[in-house]
Amino acid sequence: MNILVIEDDQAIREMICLSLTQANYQTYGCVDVKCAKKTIAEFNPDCLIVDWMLPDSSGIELIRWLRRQQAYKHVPALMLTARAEENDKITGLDAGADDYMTKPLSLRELQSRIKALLRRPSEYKENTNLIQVGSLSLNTKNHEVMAGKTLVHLSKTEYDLLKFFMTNVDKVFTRDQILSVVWGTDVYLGDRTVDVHILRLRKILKQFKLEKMIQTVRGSGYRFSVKVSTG
Amino acid sequence: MNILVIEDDQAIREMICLSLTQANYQTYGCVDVKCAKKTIAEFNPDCLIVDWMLPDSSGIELIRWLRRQQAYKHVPALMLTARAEENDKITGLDAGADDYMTKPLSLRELQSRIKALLRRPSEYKENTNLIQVGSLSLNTKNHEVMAGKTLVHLSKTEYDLLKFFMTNVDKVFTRDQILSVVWGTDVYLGDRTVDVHILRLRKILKQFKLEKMIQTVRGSGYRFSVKVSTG
DNA sequence: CTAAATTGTCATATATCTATGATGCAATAA
DNA sequence: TTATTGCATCATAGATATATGACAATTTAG
Repeated sequence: MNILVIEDDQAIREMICLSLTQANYQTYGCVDVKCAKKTIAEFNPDCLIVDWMLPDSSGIELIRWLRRQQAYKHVPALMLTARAEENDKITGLDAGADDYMTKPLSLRELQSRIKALLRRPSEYKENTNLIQVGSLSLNTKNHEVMAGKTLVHLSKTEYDLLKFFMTNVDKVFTRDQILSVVWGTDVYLGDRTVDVHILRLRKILKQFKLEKMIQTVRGSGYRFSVKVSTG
Repeated sequence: MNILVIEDDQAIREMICLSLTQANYQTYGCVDVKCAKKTIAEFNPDCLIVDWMLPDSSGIELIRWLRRQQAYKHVPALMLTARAEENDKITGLDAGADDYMTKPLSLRELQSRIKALLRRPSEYKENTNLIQVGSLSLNTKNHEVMAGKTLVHLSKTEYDLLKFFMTNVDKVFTRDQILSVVWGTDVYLGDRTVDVHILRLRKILKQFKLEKMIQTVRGSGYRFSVKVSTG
């Protein structure tokens, strides 16, 4: 999980990042709203920790902006501030923050609150149907395939074939089996067709050094796996 | 929205209930865990406020139980306690509570936190007239569309289509789906009609170099996205 | 009422995908 | 080692799907 920490005080920011890194999160740091927007677009964090007072604008403004963005409005945000006044808390929460903490911080509590935020069910999560194998992920709802953080373009057959493999990891299939599942039982195609599509998929995966995932099992067919055989 | 308050101190419980009733929630009160389980089963509350110390068991136990119930595990819960010790907060949050407040309570803050807990991403959609995707923004109140700082003129169909896309970012839709949502279920139009309107929208977006936002998913339909794919 | 804008539908042009068989290479068996 | 079999690879024609320009019908604006 990626967490973006927006806090202008370097000491506090680094402390938070360190603490979250130890808790096994990937963290990014920003000192102002401008940097935050850029980082959000680039790394698509799963959660935001936002300081109230920032050099170029306020954290509240950032959260209001976030909530208007269709692509990021579901991202949970925790507000952070030195002000303990009740009114601020209310403003922050009402602006769209999901939680609120005041400085000085308890890092253990911050961790627990982040954990609580990330486990909440969100509409976004419910609407995605991800199949993941290694660093590959395939979203059956929007047909998006990601290799790491890169969106990969696949043709329909390539997509169908990869989906078949990703839902049947570590099993060997004959060309006939692959044909009947991916192309349907009513088609009458030659074995070479499968080979060529395997080839295409391998070429695409090669860009990400993942071509070894499709393994040839001589005499039997193909297997999709994250494991790599020795020798 | 129904909120269940589990708190053995009658004065506090009634104060909370009164405050939430005034904020337009339906409230139920319970003095112990036994009563709580019964009330949850009967009224299926949308949110729980749980005191730490209860006569027959602890609030923590109730929350752990809640999280194990398939039917209720997504119900948000806020822990309440007189203990301000950090360890208690962490135990509470880690047990599955979504938020935590210490007594003495600020009722206004409680209200805001409850509101934040009950908020769903879909709510932002309803609460805002401004829909933003990347540098595009669409005002549903006055039907104004801006690309960056430029006001864009769109015909009605173009506006409807763009609005549909902007409210459904990153999903693939078939031409039929687009037709039925944008044109309505009672019209009988050809598939190519969608293509042509996509073309017109792309031409407009091209002026702002945003034409890549409308993506063709060959064999499936179209997708609107800020992301750009490889290949 | 006229001019301009909008809209749906074609026909056609382009782009993209797909299947196939030939060819040569690699792995296994004899 | 050589023979045999299976696999990878390529180029390409053919099959789809999509993009585009033009047009007529209709609506809207002036």
